[in-house]
Amino acid sequence: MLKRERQAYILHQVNLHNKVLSTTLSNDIAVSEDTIRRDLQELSEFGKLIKVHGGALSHSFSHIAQTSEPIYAQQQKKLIAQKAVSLISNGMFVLSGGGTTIIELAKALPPALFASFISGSIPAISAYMHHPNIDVIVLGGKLSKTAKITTGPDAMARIKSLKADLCFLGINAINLEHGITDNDWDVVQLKQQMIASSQKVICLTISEKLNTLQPIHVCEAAKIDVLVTELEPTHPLLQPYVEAGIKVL
Amino acid sequence: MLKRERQAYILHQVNLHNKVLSTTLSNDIAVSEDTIRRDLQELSEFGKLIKVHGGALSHSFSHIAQTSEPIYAQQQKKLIAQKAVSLISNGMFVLSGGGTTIIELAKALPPALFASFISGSIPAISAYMHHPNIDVIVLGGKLSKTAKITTGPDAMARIKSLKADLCFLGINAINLEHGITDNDWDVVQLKQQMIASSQKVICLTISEKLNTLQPIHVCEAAKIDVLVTELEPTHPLLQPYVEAGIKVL
DNA sequence: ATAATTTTTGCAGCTTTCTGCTTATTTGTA
DNA sequence: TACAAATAAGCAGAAAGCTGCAAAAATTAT
Repeated sequence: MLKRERQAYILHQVNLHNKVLSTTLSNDIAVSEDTIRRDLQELSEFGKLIKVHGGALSHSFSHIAQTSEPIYAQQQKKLIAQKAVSLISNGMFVLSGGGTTIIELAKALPPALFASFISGSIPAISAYMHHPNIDVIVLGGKLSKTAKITTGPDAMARIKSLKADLCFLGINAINLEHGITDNDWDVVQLKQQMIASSQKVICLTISEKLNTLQPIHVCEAAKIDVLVTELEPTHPLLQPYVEAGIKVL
Repeated sequence: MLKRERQAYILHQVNLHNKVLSTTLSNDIAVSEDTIRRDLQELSEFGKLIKVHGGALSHSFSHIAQTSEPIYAQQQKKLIAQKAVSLISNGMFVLSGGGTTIIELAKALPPALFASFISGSIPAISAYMHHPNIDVIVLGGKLSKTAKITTGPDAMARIKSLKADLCFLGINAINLEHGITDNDWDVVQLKQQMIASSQKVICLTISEKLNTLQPIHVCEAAKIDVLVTELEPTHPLLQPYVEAGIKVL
């Protein structure tokens, strides 16, 4: 295996898993750990990754999720993102909220996709920013530290002034009776306006959040056009939603 | 076998397998490795493939390997940030641009500082966001992929509508005759408005950029209130600026 | 057709790169 | 604090690369 080839493999692994161990790589590629270490050294000098004791971390990991908490249920979220991506076509105007599921969506966007994404979520914007062909429009306003998303009248007014093709929302709780509910007042205001300003609303959530409830009402279930979870669309948990006329992926 | 024919064969192999080894090709075509190497050299000069130690890789390989660059002269920038931090007091309203030096400033902010920071630079915002006591106000607009900063009339109008206590600018080039100059039209517009909307302008730069010139004019040197570099304020390079009435840290 | 000229090719000798190993040092953790 | 793992530095053998040169092949001119 050529050196560059090896480094490309390492980079691929880092971007995929957000972290790699020297020992694992050494076993995978069948070269000594010294070689791996030298590769990591070199890659980190070129800023392709962040070298740490024992291996390396993806750059996005430290920039986007500097808290370095592992993302909960990341595999499910990656799967959700994969499904959701298929809904986006070239030239679309897309509104997006924040949350870890949306980040996975951003990472899963195919490089060849041309589209415009509007968001106030700093982590989401950071992720969209790395895409080669996407136009990113940032919603201004005061940043909510907890949600890492811009809020306030500026953002609201901006969203109000446009009509997007799609709206992707990562949601915190959903059930058929109460619809989407959440726990952050500012974020709820935004989500409501986003829903109002989009042709089509797509909700992304892990199945764990199905049939749960949060204090603040966002919108009726009927407003949702598509629901994406990590489950098969035929899964029993999803049937009530299908029957309610929501398209399930 | 003719040279052209041979090179066509090599290209075919590269496109097919994404990689080729000099030794393999030499055996396949029955020419010396030197010849192969010369072919690869030539093909790589025409950008048809990427020559590496031991063979060559298809161009598709290197696309993966394009991410961020390492931060140049990070130690100097950390020092600059340390000095600059002392200018900020509790309760201040601070405008900031983007750039790696500003990021270092954001990281160097003391946790006990209470202040409001306004910026359109996504990396800077990401850094401010992690601070416990700082209010972050995000300038909305279309994101410039190269500068990673929001631009356009929205951001301009927002800045125009306020008067900040301080404005921190990471700058690309400065000299006494031409003042601050830069190379990105959109960014220059923003910087000019930021300068106009601040009581005090603080420029951060590594000494390497002193007495250099870029194509686009930002403002006169006289507009600068404080200049921060990694050098001692008594350093000869800085004396002309001191004499011009600029406070040097 | 033949000679002159240019290009291409292979080779020898020398330099550089790569990789695994050893040893000394640093780092993280129990 | 001490112990195990990880790292850095230096070294050596092997592989790959480079340079100049001369022979061979191809091209052009006469």
